[in-house]
Amino acid sequence: MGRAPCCDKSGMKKGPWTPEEDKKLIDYIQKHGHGSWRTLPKNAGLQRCGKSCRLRWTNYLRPDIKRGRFSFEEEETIIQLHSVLGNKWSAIAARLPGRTDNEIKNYWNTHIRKRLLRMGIDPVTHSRRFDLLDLSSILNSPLLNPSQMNVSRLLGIQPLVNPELLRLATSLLSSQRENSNLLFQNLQETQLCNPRFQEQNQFQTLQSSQLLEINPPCTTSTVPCDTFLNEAQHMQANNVEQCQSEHTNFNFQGSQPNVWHDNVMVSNSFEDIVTQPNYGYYASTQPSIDYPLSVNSNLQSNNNIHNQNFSFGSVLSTPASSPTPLTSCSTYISTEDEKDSYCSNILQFEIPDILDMSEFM
DNA sequence: AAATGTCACAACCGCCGCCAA
DNA sequence: GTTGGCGGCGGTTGTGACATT
Repeated sequence: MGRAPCCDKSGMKKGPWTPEEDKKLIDYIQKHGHGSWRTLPKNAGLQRCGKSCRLRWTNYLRPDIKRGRFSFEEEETIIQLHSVLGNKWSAIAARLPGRTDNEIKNYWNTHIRKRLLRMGIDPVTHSRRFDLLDLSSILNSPLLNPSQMNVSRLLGIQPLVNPELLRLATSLLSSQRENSNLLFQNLQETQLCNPRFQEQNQFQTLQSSQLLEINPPCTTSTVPCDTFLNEAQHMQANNVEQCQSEHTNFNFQGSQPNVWHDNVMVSNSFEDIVTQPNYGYYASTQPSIDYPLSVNSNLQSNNNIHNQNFSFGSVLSTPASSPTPLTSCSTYISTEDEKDSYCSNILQFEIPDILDMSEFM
């Protein structure tokens, strides 16, 4: 038995679409609508399977498709939605205007999934999985092999894996999942990426009892800065302090200044840090990232206040043809490692005032 | 500079579920 | 209840760009 194929495959062209084919498909759909995909190729003069036409249209040619890299907000939304909806890419795509399910699926598999795995987070369950941790990378960390350190590592370009921070990340993830029902309601009732939504979500998460098991950030396992603070950092100390002063939300900076120095990232030009007033946590630390952390939601909402246009798309890489200079305060990320590293850093920051962390110390 | 490896992404395939006829 | 059409999904492949050796 079995089903008949959606079309007669004989004589059907496969592979990449040519501009001419695209034009035919666009012209036809603009004039007639897609109607029946089965009959569309013939009517449009295309030697393609109807399904192929549908995929080409829905995943690439549709006029409302947003091209380019995913923004910070989009990436966070994907992670949050995935924690609630699972692999329902179409449902996730429906909440991300301009993005297709295929695009989101690809992005998940090639970026987010890998990063979660590196963090020891099961991308399926969004729960912590120590067996997923890349222990070798931790063991090879400069923290345990000071002789391997170089300036860039000292400056935080490489991740300084902090198990406690990892715990924080995964705990928050888990708590977020526990609140998934509530979150789902929020997703339906609010616009994603709405700062109000994120602040609410953050509050819900922070109410989780799981927070109680979180050690105070930057207190136990973070290597004292003086151990690593090198000459370069000393030279830049004044600038760092200036930058710090511009980021009043860095709640722990007062008590843990060394941590700040430990994780300072010097971008292409250190003056980037000084001249970039708006990126809060991102400024002067590893650039932007992402993760389904409500802590991060808070980061984002704060960040949004200053820069609504902050976009991963323009940030993750700067193509040679891009006119955008690397002038922002290290909001540019070029590698996944940097993103990981940033994650570990943001977790050291921004514990909301509503939490009296002294209770946990 | 060339060969090789890696990565990201578009596209395909096969299956399944839904729905209308 | 059956059948066919379509959309959605997970898994996979092909290919070009880029990085590394």
